[in-house]
Amino acid sequence: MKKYRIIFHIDLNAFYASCEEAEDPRLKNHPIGIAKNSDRGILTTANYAARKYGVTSAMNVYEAKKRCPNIKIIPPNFSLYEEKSRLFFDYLSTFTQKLEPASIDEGYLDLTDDLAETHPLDIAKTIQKHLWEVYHLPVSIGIAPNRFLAKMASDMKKPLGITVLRKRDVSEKLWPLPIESMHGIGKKTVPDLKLIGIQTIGDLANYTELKTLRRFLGNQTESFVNKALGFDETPIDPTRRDTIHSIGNSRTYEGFIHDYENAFKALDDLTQTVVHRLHKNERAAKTISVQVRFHDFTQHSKNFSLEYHTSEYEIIMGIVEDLFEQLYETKPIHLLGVSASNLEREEHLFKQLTIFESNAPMPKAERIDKVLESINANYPKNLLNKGFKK
DNA sequence: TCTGGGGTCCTAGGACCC
DNA sequence: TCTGGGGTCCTAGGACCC
Repeated sequence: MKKYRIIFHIDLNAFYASCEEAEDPRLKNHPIGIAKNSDRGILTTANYAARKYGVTSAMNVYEAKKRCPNIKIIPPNFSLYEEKSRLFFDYLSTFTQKLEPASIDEGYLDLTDDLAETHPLDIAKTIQKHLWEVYHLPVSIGIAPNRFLAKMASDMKKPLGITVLRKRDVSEKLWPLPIESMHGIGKKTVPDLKLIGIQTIGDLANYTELKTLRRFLGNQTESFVNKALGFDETPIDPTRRDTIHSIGNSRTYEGFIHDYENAFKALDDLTQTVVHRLHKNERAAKTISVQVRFHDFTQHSKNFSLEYHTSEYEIIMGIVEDLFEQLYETKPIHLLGVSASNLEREEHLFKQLTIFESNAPMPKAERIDKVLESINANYPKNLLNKGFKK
């Protein structure tokens, strides 16, 4: 007989707002929203006192204030949230090593081999009680035989809910849910699915025209249908989030940027932040990309891959400037972004660059020369044949 | 409701190599 | 002379999540 896995999905409710409440309990009964700017932009989170008024996360501040005039807007305190998040995961790791952080405020646990004689529901109660009493953090917990069902289950009762979703509950508890509540189906795909008569997760599970579905869901069609049917074999992988794939920095400019010079200054700021964070994470990048959004919301990006990994500001800024020149149009700019990807640990970088001559690290100036040389060697090759001129 | 900023993953075409 | 098929990397864009 096949043994069912026991997967928990644990979600910190209204996390940023809950952190603020934990620090200052007086906030608990007062509606609060977390937003960088107190009169524009969007809320990253609202506490439950604010949600009573119809305020939600991702709502813009103006609308939130309209619905809830006495809402208090608090600027985010990321180091506080990171600290609380660390406590959360440290505590969870005392139950199993099969713990996969999914983001700053949620994680999956595979407790199949760690339960002994204890009932899963009792473990969930213990976890929820401890996090609430010791750290003042409310969590919702989903318990299921796989990660998709656990994720959907933790969403069913908030805040401070515990929901068990077994295979045999799927048709009754999962299938009636609207298709937009399915994890992985977003607002672009929903209209497509509704067009072919799929309104609920059950409709997707029982849809037989896989060819039609493939037009909208591509290679992920089978995976989505299986999930809707309640099947998901994806393992809980503690190392999934260990490797960083990209480090970026972007900003929207409320008053818009109107000329090249100011855009250049802004890009320089963004690039310095990216370089700083590359250094902090001891990473070097091979690919640099620049993203521009104009006032009409048209958006373009360009990227360039080096022959060697680098984290040198001079090189990265040089590439950023080249890429931006190709993207620049005489239209007001609403957003600029710089991102570094194709990352490698810095220690590997030294190995690569010193492999030719000696084991001693190459002096900085020489390293820069080396990489610039490689740009000159492959810049025209990649870009000239697309009609670009350096 | 006119829309942050951090990311991940996917797709599709093209270059290039074997 | 014309032409297969697989694999990998690069590039631009897009969908989605928190």
